Amino acid sequence: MSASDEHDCKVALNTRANVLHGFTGYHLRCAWQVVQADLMHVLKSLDLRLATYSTLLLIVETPDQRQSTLADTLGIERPNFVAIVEELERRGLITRTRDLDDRRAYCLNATSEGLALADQAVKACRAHEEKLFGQLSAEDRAQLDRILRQFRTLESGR
Amino acid sequence: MSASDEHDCKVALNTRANVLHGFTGYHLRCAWQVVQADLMHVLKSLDLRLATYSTLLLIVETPDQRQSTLADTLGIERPNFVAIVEELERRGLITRTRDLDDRRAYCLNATSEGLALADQAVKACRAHEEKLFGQLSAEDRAQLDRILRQFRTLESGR
DNA sequence: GAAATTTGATTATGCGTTATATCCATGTTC
DNA sequence: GAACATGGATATAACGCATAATCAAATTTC
Repeated sequence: MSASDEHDCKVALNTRANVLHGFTGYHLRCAWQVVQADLMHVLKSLDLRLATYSTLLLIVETPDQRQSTLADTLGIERPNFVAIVEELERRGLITRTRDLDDRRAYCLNATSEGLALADQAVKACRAHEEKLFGQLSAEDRAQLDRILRQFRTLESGR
Repeated sequence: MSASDEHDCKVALNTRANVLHGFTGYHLRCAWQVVQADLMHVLKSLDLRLATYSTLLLIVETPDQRQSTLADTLGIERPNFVAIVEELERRGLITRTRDLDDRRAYCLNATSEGLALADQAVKACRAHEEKLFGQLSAEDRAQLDRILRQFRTLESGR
């Protein structure tokens, strides 16, 4: 899975008698839409977007990486990544230090503030997941997780 | 579920050792991204986008509706719906006839060409679903479908 | 029944996200 | 050292989606 030229579309199609309801992909989309809406709301309270959240998290978890590497991992085009990194730096959440071995490159690292915010964000997301998926039975929840993981594994080997 | 001011973001985060992998929502997103990519590819071969596809399908299934109703059902803002409808009409897939009872409104209906294309599209989508989800075991596939439906039911009652 | 209000469709416009092409500075290769 | 590759940045365009405002045709209100 990588960045591509597809664009998202918001079509919800809230009708009951529709062929789309015969498609698993449709239900997948609806589910993701629900999760996304709530997730974005949660992150907004920390002044984070999906992109800044994921970026911050990745920097926290893999320190001393350069921008290109991170952008690739995230599936974000390098030009678009610049603004994200600039924002995180401006907010004092990460630092950009020149790589001494390659003076073109930056090494990105989280500050203690960044670490703290990432921690807060992850906690908030866990609560959000609990709220959303906690309504499923424990078995269903585990099944869903397992099947989704398997699906990804199968598809990545295409 | 309705149209809101959230925007999608393309972050993929293809790393293996990441807290995000502990989130079901993350796997949901990855799965939808895979499905979406393939779906859009399939539709593109019929010169359809997700929006035009869903719109055409809805018009086929619920004839003689006015634009506003359809837009609401699809969760698309009315202004944005205009271009979609215009495209479908321009391509001869649907007709817009003035409602005699309310001369402001249009009644949208699929032409025989529209019906044929919708049919083709649905067939192509079924094949696409088969290709993607056919790799799961029949039980897993059924489970996934069931759990996703249930999730939506639970969430819609918030 | 005329004036005020609502409603279906449209236009204009702005914002956010993403992609592409180009550029600059530094590294690498030969 | 010339040619090329690479990390990062800028400029720009396309697309998706939202809001405000417009116009014409209804409906309501007095």
